[in-house]
Amino acid sequence: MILAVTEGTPRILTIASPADGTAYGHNALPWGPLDPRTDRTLERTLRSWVARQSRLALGYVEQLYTFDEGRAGEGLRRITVTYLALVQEQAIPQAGAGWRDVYAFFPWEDWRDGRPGVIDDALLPALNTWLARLSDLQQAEQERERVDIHFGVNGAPWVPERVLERYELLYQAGLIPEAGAERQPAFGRPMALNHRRVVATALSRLRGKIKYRPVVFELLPPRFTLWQLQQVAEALAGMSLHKQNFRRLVEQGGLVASTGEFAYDTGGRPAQLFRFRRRVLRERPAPGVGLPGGVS
Amino acid sequence: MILAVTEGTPRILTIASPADGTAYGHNALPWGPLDPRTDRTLERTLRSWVARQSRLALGYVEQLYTFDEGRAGEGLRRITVTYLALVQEQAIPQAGAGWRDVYAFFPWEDWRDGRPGVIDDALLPALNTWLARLSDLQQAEQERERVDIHFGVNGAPWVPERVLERYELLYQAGLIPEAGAERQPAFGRPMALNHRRVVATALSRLRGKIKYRPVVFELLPPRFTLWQLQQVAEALAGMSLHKQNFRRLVEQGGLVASTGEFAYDTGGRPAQLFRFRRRVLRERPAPGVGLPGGVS
DNA sequence: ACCCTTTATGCTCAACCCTAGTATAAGTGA
DNA sequence: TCACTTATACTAGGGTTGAGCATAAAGGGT
Repeated sequence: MILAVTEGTPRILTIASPADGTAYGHNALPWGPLDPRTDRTLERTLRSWVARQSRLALGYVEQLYTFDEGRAGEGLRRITVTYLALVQEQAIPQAGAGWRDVYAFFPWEDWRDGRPGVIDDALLPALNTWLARLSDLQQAEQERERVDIHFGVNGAPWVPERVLERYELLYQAGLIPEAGAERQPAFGRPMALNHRRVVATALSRLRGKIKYRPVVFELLPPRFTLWQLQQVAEALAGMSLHKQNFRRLVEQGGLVASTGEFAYDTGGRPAQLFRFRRRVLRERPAPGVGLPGGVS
Repeated sequence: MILAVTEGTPRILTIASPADGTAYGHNALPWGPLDPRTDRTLERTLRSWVARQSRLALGYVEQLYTFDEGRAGEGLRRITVTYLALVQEQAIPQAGAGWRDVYAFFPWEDWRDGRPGVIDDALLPALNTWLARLSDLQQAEQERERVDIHFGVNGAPWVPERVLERYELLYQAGLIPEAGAERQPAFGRPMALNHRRVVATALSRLRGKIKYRPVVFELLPPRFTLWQLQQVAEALAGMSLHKQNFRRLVEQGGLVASTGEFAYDTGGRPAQLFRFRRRVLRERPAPGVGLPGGVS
């Protein structure tokens, strides 16, 4: 999965999916078979494969999860290894390929404008119906607890990084079109195969990682304003942050250094341009951008 | 990799390694080929495989990293998918199998009795020699920075969870017997193939996860004293913690609840027996055991 | 020139949390 | 009984965070 954040919108690179048995026209993540003749490591193979397909040079790359796709002939299995790459958005010449808003696939994950309405209007009612239909009462109680924990019900807080847990819950509840459910906007745009699950995994990882690793900077140009930085952080975290405090955390945390230059196209007072202070890596144990309590 | 913590010692299950081309008699992690006839998911296959081999019923299981082992015939590759499982130690009937102290493989990672001597006596001198021999000066500077950051040199703090980064650095510097280096006690006991790298990956993950997920409890019996809990946390983190503060964090964090029972075999005042408060999962966003600043 | 709007940035106060202790409780064995 | 060990309670001080107020510096309209 290749992710970029442009003007506050997190976008992933998708390709047109061929018929995959379940539906037609779903978005798909770029993928392909491994060519055993190429490089020695999986990651190198990935990089050269992407370079050939899309002319994108991947910077940050991280392995996500490996799936077993089942038997593939005599004593063999087909395995899918998934990766996350962070880039800066860039035109893709390939037909059918394009950048799509991540939150189109997960409408309930974007809390930047407050709690999304779909949660109370569609997801929770549907989950409750599912719970009510479970015949095994003990299992129903366990599943109710999962719903509470992951969807922040009954006093539980909403935890942004539980993206995958929420997706799996919806999947198990039979609410996800990829699992055969009827397609409804509230449950997000479907993707080919298990690709939406891969995106959920990536988002979970990223939301966790952002707090202790300076990954956001991979998504920004070398020089940026603090507001740009904050917008990227907010886009990934899916929540709004207190501007002055964000600034303080990032500046006092030594994550950025001023370049002395200014951006005048802000619409108000010009903003200083900053750069990532690479040295922070050796100064602080877990240099991430703070994600303090959200703000509506 | 199967991990248990017994009386403050973190131990992994190892089996005797057959000749693997590099050496004989190295420890190996339990592993085996996937049988395509078995279960649908990798994790299930893993569980049933372990159950058959060692009669251990795995509780917590987490996928780690997937390695590409290279070509395996016409258009195929051999892939290794690695897992971490947490259990409670238990006798293993199998010949050649046994539990081994993790820190025998990574002597530099155990800071519970203060900074390990091997770091200054052996690792840093060897790393410096390696740096001095690099001909590309710019690369040498970069590598020096990596050493600083990961080994806590020149004002950088020691960050426990960078286990993998440290191992890779030592590996690249040619100091690891698995890479052909001469075997020296300071660089830890070697393992078969790339198994030590797998252990390093697991330890990194675990040290990171312990702070925001209540994974420690998987390694403890249902009832435990706070001191037992602290010892497990210290064993994984590789550092000593302030007893009173640890107690406060864990108790006030709602991670445990008293059972009303006491353990009288402490050697002093009897200790209350606690149990894990599962409900904390829905109360707090990131319920891990706090790892405040270390204590010598 | 002046005012209004917009965004950037500086600063402060109070609540909270963690660190590093001291102090006390309740067992054991000599 | 005392000396010792471990468990547990409590606290003063420093640092961090949350939330908001205040000021700076641009553009546009009059």
